[in-house]
Amino acid sequence: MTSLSIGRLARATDVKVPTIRFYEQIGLLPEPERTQSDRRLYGEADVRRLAFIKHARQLGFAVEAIRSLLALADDPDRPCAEANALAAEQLAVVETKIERLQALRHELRRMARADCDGRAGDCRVIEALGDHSLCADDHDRPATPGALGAL
Amino acid sequence: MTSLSIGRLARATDVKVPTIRFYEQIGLLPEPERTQSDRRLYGEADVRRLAFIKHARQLGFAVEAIRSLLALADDPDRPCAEANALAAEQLAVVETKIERLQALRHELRRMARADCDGRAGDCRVIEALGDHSLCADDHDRPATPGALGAL
DNA sequence: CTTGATCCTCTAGCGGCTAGAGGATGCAGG
DNA sequence: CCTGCATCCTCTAGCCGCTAGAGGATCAAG
Repeated sequence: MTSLSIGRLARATDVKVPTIRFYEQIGLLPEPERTQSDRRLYGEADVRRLAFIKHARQLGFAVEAIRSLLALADDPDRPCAEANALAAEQLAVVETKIERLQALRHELRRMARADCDGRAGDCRVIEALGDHSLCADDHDRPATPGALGAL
Repeated sequence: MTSLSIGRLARATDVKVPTIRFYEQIGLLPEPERTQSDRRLYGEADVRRLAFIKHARQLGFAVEAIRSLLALADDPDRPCAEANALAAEQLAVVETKIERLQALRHELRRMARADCDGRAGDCRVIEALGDHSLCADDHDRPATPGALGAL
């Protein structure tokens, strides 16, 4: 059975060493065995689990959601409805963000197109920022709290 | 000349009171006058400045970028090339995020479509998370650091 | 035996707020 | 004038998901 140092696990999964320790600290990864000199030792299962976590993070799942997904993955007899719900929820989050960003893109494009080259006093960009009424888009609508936040 | 309490300014601009104090603390808003009993007093210029900040934040500009934009807005004789550059940069950031989110959406849709209803052991969602090779999308490409982070 | 890479723990910082403690005012109704 | 509640003040700590650095121990190669 193979066993990996934390550095090797990091390279194997493309996750940084401090991040691995962080995941252990918050309980996403189990506490691994240790060598006599207290160094962490990982096995194949850890590689799989960390890859799972990494992939879920890339898809934008919050750590708490990943915790739930891991619990499901750990216990194959539990019903997977929860997993479907989490995926659907995450999909909705992503779709909301896309819409929102598209509105911002539209607005930024209008600003960037102006591309004035004189004094700041006449700058369209600055003017557009100062005068919201110049905006066509409703990017000031309530939106989900945090829609502007993390992915 | 009108003068507003922090609460009124908050209502006028739809920015929360603690956020206004925060903006003052980090130097986006100037320290306002105070009443005898140490309460902040704002004027029209503050309303405009805060609206500017709010709008820029809605468009996803980082605080540091807003600082630069405000400096430009404060000094109309400076050339506005910097403002154009910041807008273009922000547009690029937003476009990158949109692309990335679209890839995630694609992947999440595939996952959600599976919509299995049995045991977690057979769950497509969990399976998809565990086995990255099932992914068509290249959402694991390097990407800008922080592309997954704040808007 | 030395060098340099890797590992350990611990604490602090990032951005952009948000929440809460603990207290001082201000303002309206009775 | 008093009560009561809204608003204000400062200050500190927390959120998320890491990331960076101090200060030291250990390992593997030459």
